[in-house]
Amino acid sequence: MASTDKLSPRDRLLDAAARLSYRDGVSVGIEALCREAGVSKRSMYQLFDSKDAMLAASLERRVPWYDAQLAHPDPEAATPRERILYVFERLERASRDAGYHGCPYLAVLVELKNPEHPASVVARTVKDRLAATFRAEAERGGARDPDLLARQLLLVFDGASARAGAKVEDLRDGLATTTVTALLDAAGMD
Amino acid sequence: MASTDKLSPRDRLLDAAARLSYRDGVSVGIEALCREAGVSKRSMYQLFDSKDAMLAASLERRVPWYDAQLAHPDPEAATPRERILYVFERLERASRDAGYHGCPYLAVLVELKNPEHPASVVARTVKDRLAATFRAEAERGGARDPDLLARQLLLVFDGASARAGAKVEDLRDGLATTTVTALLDAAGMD
DNA sequence: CACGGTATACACCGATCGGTTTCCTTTCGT
DNA sequence: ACGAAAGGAAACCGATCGGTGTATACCGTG
Repeated sequence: MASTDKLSPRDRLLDAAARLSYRDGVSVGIEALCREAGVSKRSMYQLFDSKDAMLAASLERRVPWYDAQLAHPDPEAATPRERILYVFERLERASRDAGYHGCPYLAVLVELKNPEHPASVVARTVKDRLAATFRAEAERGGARDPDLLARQLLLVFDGASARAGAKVEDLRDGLATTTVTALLDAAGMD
Repeated sequence: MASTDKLSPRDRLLDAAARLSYRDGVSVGIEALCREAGVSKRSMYQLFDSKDAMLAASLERRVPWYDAQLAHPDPEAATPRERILYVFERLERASRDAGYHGCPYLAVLVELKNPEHPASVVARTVKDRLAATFRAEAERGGARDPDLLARQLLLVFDGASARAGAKVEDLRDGLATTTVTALLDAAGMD
């Protein structure tokens, strides 16, 4: 059973929603979520307006952790190229985990075909922020077309995470970093 | 209403399943599928063992059309590089359609987190065959590492289709072909 | 005409969906 | 110690899920 101590019902619900919707998909039922969180359905509907709202909130809550996951541990000492490559090294590393099912934000965007869904909006902002980060690094690294390079990197990032999550591809040999290196070189980055 | 003439109930069901599961996701109900196909639920369960089996069959049925969609119109006259690029030109072209929601096979793999699901198996074989095609072209084109290049191309293919389908990226300016060109060049292809 | 196969319509099954409500216990401020 | 308020368990709502059972209509073939 999940730890039900020391966290508020709200946080337990958000954690359960993040975990179960990632493992089973966004179509997971409220009943299962509440059971997992150890919170009554009644309480959850006092904390959130709807299942959709809770799902969006659970995605939003993970953003800082997600960002930290992809951020280079020593940003000052690293070059832009190293900071970009670090993102893909983390992706490759995460994909080795047995419970890895791809980037949760991309998965939500694919599962909820509706881009207007509150959870889709959150997911898209996460993707847009990663693109902005890549673009800034590309600029600092002297890429010929920073915006183009950033968009290319996201193609690889989402392609790799989707394929690894679906168990169609295995990133353990460094496929993502190898591909990114080729693109960085082609873009004229330091 | 969908055309209910001239096609067998089986074909009407498979078409409806392909269309609705692509538009609304694999969680679309049987009731809706049968209504769209103009076939009774009873008949459907005489033609297919389960919803999962019908979904897998509907995916399989589209394979020849899907392959033809990505095949260069004049394979003899085209170079390996042209045949590869043609795939991504078609992808960019398809993504302009209002009803485009990404590659249906990748979507199924992401939505059905279970790789053992019959529909997932079909989807994976489609992906594997595309990888084999890329690999063959890469070999013919003199790429240094044909297998690596093929896997890189699929990263871009699936990343582009997922992002375009989720309306997070716009391929109209040729982002996919540009990226692929960079990878082909880096791989030393003719 | 009678036949067998195939189709339909439709009720029905238990389970679950998102969401609400009722009842009762626990907790807390005074 | 008392009363209000909050929270939990569970019944309940109508709808839908995947899947069946049943009875009836249509069909080409004998």
